[in-house]
Amino acid sequence: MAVTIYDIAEKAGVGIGTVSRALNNSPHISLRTKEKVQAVITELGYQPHAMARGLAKQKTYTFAVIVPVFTGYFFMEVLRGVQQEVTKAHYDMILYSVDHSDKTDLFLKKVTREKRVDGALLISLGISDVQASACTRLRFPIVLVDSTHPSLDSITVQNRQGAERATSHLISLGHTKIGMIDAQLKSSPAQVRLEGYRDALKKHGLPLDEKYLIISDQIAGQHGFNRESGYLAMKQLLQLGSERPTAVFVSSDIQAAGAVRAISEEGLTIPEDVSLIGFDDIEIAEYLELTTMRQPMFQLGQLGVRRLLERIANPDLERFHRSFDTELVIRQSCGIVTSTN
Amino acid sequence: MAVTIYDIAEKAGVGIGTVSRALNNSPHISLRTKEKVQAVITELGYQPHAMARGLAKQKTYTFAVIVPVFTGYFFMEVLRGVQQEVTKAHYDMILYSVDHSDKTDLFLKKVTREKRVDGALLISLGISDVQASACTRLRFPIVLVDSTHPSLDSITVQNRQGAERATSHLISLGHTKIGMIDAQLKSSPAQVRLEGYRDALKKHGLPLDEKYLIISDQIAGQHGFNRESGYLAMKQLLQLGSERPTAVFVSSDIQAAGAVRAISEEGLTIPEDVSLIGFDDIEIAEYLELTTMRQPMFQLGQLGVRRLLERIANPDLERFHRSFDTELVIRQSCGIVTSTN
DNA sequence: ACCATATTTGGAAGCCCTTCCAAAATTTGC
DNA sequence: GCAAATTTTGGAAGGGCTTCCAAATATGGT
Repeated sequence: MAVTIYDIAEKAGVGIGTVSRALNNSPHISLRTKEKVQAVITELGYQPHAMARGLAKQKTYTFAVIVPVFTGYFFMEVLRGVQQEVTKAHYDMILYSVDHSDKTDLFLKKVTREKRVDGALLISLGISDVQASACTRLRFPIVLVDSTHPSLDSITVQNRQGAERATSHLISLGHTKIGMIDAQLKSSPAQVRLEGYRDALKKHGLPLDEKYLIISDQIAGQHGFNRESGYLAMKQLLQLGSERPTAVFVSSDIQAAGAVRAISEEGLTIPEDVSLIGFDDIEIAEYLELTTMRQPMFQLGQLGVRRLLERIANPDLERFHRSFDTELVIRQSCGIVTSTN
Repeated sequence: MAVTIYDIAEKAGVGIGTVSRALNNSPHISLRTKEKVQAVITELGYQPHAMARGLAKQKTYTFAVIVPVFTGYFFMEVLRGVQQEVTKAHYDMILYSVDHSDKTDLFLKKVTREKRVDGALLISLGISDVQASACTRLRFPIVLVDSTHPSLDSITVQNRQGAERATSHLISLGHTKIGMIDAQLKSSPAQVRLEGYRDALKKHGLPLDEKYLIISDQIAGQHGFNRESGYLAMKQLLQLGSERPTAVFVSSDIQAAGAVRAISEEGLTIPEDVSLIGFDDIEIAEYLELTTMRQPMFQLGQLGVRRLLERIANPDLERFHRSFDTELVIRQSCGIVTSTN
């Protein structure tokens, strides 16, 4: 058996309550005994039993981070931000990865009842109204990152405005035949970015040509935010021949990576034949010389944790919503339309 | 208060022991009562309290995964493999990230005493002899991935052989002035890859020229496996002017990415002016057309978890060591030396 | 020196489960 | 139909901690 609070109490010649007080640096203990107890604690290499403490305190100093199967730089960056704050706050994080977005609710149901965690951070995953209200009813602290729900805290990116600016950027370079490659609309960022694309076209009096809008196929519940689907979508766009768009706004850099490949396979060049603008600014965007809209991924994770900790500390906080600006990062993938076009 | 086992017992008209038996599908319960109890459980939406269960059972169905601050595709891939198996096994994973490799022992010390987890997976992190023997003494299940210790289970990659093959590949293309960019030697893969490099030179009767061997600077406790350090190292190599190596083996793709930049900044081209071979086969290697040694990252994670679960189930297992082969992935970054060279 | 306050202390009760033992219910054998 | 063997059941004890209350000790005022 490992060393317990009773061993410490006995060896230090105090009661177990006193040991507990020394441990939790309670104000109701004299400095002298506290130091005496702490000496014994280090001597025996004692460490409180996390489960016992969690049970007694009804608090686990742990929270759940629920992410879609994390493939991709985006989640990695968000998680880095999460990690940094988690460590700072001396919390632990349990990582759950959801292989199909429909299962999000199941995970949440488990997590909210099991009392293994003090709260949850939901990343890029939607939540049903039923679960959302269950969370508020149970006063279970939860923060959405890169996703929203009217009745919950959320931290997002200005997807609509970002998409609008991306598209407008292409327009400002003289493009009029502007395509969009989007992911499945059941993904909220995909949905909202499409709106931004529409906004921009409308604002500049350009028609929305349905054949220029390609929705990536869903692969393995992943909403199409992947290279393969971007590749396929771009192939489709290029089949339009001379009718093809001169510029394309792609809803994620990873899809744009696939698009780049499709374009070069057709013997075309970027940006001469087709301009490309992405979204995210992931690592490979730099290699691809891809112009893109940068999302503050690290900060999303960071702020998510901070907010969650605040809400854990005080569950009665006002609803909170923060939306980060995106930033246009100009590289080499967008060209100006010359009169010869 | 949430619904407990007592609520279930009362509503089902049975004792608490019976509810527990229904929950853990014990053989000592009749089918009839079991179903009756389960009906009540679903009706009330009961979920066992994880902490209480953990305390009573002395088993948490959770383990720790300890990684260096995970920046980079390598860890992401390993983690994906880990996740997949963890989910399959209905375990939870707590992710700890160590910002400085010296702190590994601290984390382990905490984790082994706290009883929050049933075991730990250590990824790309070394362990001291003291901690290693503490783990065996406490019979704490632990598996090392991408790192080794004589007295613990480990899963690695044949770094030495891989590095030897990478270097030999360059030699077979006719190169004789072959440099190496390595990370800090306190990182075991870095150390071992250097040995492989030496093996290859020796085998082919080539001299080891110290000026061709650059050890990346350590940045933020990260052993130099990053782009910046690769960039700097390559700059240094290129300053040798006409004396510069015609080919370089870089100990990781991410460093190679930095090296690529350094080379192009000098107005040189790959592979005409300098050939490059990396290690890992991370995502951007494809974009860089980088020839490299592929590591089975996903499988490392997968097998790590499997082994850990086996050891948790049976702590008396024989020591285990598995080393994966690397695979040469040939792309465009290595050229043949022509007679004009 | 003595009482009133304030501080510190010990340990019982409780957090929610599992496990074990003894008791109750059921089945089996004849 | 009855005793013996077997299966099923209830619930006390225990896992390691925190918290609370009452008791003990210390402090201060006069």
